[in-house]
Amino acid sequence: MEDRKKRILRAIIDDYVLTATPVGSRTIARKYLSNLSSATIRNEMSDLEELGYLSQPHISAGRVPSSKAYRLYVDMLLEEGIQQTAQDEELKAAFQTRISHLEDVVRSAAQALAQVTGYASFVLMPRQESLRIANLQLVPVSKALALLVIVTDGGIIRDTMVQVSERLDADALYAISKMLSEQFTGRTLREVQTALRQFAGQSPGDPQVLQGIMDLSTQMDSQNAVDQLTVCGTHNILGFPEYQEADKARQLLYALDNKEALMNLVRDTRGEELLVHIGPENGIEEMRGCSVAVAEYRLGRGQRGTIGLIGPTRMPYQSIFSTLRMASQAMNDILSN
Amino acid sequence: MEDRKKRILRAIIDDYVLTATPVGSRTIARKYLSNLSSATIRNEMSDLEELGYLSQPHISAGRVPSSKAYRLYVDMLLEEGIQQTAQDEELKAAFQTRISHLEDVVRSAAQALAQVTGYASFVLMPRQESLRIANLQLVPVSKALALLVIVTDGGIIRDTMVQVSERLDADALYAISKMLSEQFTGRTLREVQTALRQFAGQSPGDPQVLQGIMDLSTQMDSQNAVDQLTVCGTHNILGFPEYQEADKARQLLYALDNKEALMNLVRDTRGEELLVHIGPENGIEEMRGCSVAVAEYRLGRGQRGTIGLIGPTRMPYQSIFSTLRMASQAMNDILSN
DNA sequence: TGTTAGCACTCTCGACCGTTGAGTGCTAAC
DNA sequence: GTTAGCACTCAACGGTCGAGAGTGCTAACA
Repeated sequence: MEDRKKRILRAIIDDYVLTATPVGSRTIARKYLSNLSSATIRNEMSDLEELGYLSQPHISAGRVPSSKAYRLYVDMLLEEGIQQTAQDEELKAAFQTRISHLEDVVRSAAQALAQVTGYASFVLMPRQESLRIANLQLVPVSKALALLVIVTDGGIIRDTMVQVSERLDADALYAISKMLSEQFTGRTLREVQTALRQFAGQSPGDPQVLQGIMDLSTQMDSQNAVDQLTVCGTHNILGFPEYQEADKARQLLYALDNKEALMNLVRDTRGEELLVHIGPENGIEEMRGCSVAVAEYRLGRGQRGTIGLIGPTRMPYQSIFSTLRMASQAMNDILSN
Repeated sequence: MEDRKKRILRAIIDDYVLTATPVGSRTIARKYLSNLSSATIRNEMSDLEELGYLSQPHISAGRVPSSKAYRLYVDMLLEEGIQQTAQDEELKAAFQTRISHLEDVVRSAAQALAQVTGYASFVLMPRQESLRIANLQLVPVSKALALLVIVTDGGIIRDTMVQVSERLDADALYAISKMLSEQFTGRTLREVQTALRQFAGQSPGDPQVLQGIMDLSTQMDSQNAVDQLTVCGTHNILGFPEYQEADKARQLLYALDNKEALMNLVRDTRGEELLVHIGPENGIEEMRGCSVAVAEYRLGRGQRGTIGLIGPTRMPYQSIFSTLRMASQAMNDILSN
């Protein structure tokens, strides 16, 4: 495609992102490319429409960029490299957290991201399969219940209630904990599941405790995996002109509650530092009008999670990218300690 | 007020709850009180308007009940006693949870409530001050970090990261845990704060651990108290005709995010089993169009939390009440074990 | 004296215009 | 290849109008 067409397309997208209304040739001629007349731009726009980059809501309206146009635009941006725009101090400040659970750090990052950008945001915890058990301890809760706390090497903590024999007092539980820790340290949660089957045969501990661990490790990859995705700032969606109708907004909000679908979408970044699913590319029917930007963060020993933003296709991708990159880097820094 | 006026008012409210449109005299005459003519009802409605129970959006429209009317209506209902309507099996089923954290039980109750009723729901955990420590344990996480787990007598579990001296190994931490548990068992979290000051003087443990406990117990009554309130099903709001404008809905959703305000509202039930804040009574500006129904649940040893529903003033109070009471009872049953 | 039928009146709502303005496509001139 | 000009299209806005729902008032009725 000729350079001029690209420049015009870019101007159209920039303007549409700003105004959310169809862009006319005169607007482009006046505000963006004053060396060209509106007639020339009209001709080019007509071409661009034929190429599938633009469409008109009705015959005498301005043009609206298509997903294909955004895709080109985003690819252009990424090729040029992400420019570090002067970044909000606000966001940086939000990352100066006091020590706390890894989960809390990650969640508050997402919250900050949503607040600063005005879009909806999400974080996905590092994949659980790769997590290795660092420590494991039973804390007595009541006569027949204990809390099984599993610390993984990334500092991620999971816990669950397990039923224990009433005979076991605190010291006995500690002894069991110690033994289990020795047994399982360094193994992944998935390995533990299989290991436990053999282990259960020798039965040196309370069988109910073993069952509990088994339950937990099964839980951790499937059902509970849902907890691994946190979505924030969904209310921001109601502020966008494209979601003024309550019905449409509701559909989207419910779709964002469907963690499984969203998780599949944002789980991996295909090896990229940054990935954008534009419009229908995201594959979720209710989100066909939305783009999803996904960035990766790292957690020391090769564990990776993702963090990102969700907004209407009409997003200021440039600044979104730089914000996301900043966020991802800040998280890497914090979490490497 | 005469009985007939009450009956008419009740019919108006019933109809308005159903249709969300102003109710005319003819509708009432036909659908509810066919022994009276519309003219008679018109006269009564005129009186009711003068008494402040009804209002007209414009001169030739039907009537809409005022907050005062709902208040009368609700008081009448409560006086008559809450009727156990045939209750959704769905809700009951949702309460058959497997053993898990108390927090999870309570939260999933709220979720079920929101889903079954189609309104927004909330739960508030039992007040923290009254909770007594049952056990307390440090779980090593990394060289200089440990997870402090506090189990309270209601089975509520709180944890926080604390910094510990690198010298301390797992056994040492367990020893400290044991000692701290002995020291603090049976005390309330608030007492612990003051006790710790003295205790710190004798310093038999790691001072950083003590600081951690102190931090946690302070945290637990103030800042973190916000976590004690969970709100679910807020998206349902977008389905109500009174919140079709995205702007209005957004305002309300943000107001519901403001946990402090909401918490103050739902924290106590003034000794009642069931309490309703109708419209402006709730005192939150953005929620002037909403009613908040609050029910109490108990947790064994005198600890009380609340659970409730939030919806437009125009709510089917009768069924709301019976659902809420059922939920509260189900929770009492589960949590007493 | 309370209830009701009837009637004039009010007001919203939706349909049905013109008018306006933004924007287009096409043509012809530069 | 670019641009000016012109005819054309269409959404949006505003005004008018009739239908329908609902009221208040009055007078008749039981």
